[in-house]
Amino acid sequence: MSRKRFDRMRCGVAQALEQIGDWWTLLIVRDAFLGLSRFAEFEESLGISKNILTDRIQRLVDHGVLSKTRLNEPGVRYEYALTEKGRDLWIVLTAMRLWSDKWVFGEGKEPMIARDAKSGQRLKRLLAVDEDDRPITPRNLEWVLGPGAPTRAKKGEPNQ
Amino acid sequence: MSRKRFDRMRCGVAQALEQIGDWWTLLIVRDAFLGLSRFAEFEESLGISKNILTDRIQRLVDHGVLSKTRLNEPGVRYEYALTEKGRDLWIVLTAMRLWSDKWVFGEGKEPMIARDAKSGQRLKRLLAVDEDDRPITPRNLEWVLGPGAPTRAKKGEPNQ
DNA sequence: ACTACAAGTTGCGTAAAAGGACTTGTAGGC
DNA sequence: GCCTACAAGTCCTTTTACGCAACTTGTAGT
Repeated sequence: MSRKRFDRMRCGVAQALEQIGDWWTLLIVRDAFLGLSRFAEFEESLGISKNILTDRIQRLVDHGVLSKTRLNEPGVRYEYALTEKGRDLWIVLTAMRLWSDKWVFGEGKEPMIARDAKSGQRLKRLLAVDEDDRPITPRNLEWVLGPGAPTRAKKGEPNQ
Repeated sequence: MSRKRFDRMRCGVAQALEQIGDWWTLLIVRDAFLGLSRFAEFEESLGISKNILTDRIQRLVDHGVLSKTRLNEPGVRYEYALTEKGRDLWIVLTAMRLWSDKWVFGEGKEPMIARDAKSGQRLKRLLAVDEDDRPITPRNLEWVLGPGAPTRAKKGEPNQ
């Protein structure tokens, strides 16, 4: 039996996990954000097995999160870079970092902090806003079915 | 050789993955947000094996993401509820949903949408803001070492 | 004591991860 | 033309995790 996959679930969380939920995947994306771009760089940074790294990078390329480009250098070398889809994951990474800063490391013990390169102001949190950038209080937040919701839940199918 | 764990990496992303990065874990948290609270409810909703569900819930309780309370009902029944630490994960879940809405489902095909229960305004995005709630442009965002950064990277240790 | 049920636990077969050895493709030196 | 050096994988073996089904446990009601 293979591991259950989530790709049939009509839920954004499940779909995101399907594409970036594998054990090493988000760390590869994180390293790409930090400037790594070569197979050997990811390998050394993460201490990951080559076969696993091959598979995870392949999936990321297949899903359009990373791009693979041949370099004009001696030997066969490739550059892996974040696509726009991949760069859009910065919010997910940031949300996870802020959560860990608060609940794992604690205030004043953050290993990394994000800031505005121009003003130097530190990123403190992520604010939920509506179309006009007006903040939405988390307590008032509710989830409802959207336009792409399944018309009818069939028995035996995974829900959400 | 056990599966590599990330708990020694001084990186918020790695730490978050250590606590909520297992394959089913975030879906359990998602369901808890949707109101599920009992073992059998998670089991039926997710179609997950009992032993895996036992393990994942146990880890979440150990990490303080879920609480476990005995109910005063016939038989032995427990209620699992999100702690404050767990409720703080709504930003991570929301970030993943918004990413999937854009890159997997596409505009107008969102299976679920978040909105303000009072105003009815729809949650459109997560905005990075500084201490005074002033927005930070993602393009200007940079990551630098924080106060809890490792003093010196030792060779052979995982970095970040 | 017997029944009913939620909530696990145990055992077994299969899939995936870890680690290391080996292969491939290309450019540069000789 | 052949050898070397190197990045980037592939292949193989062992260990671990996952999925499934059967079994066990604890408690209250009858």
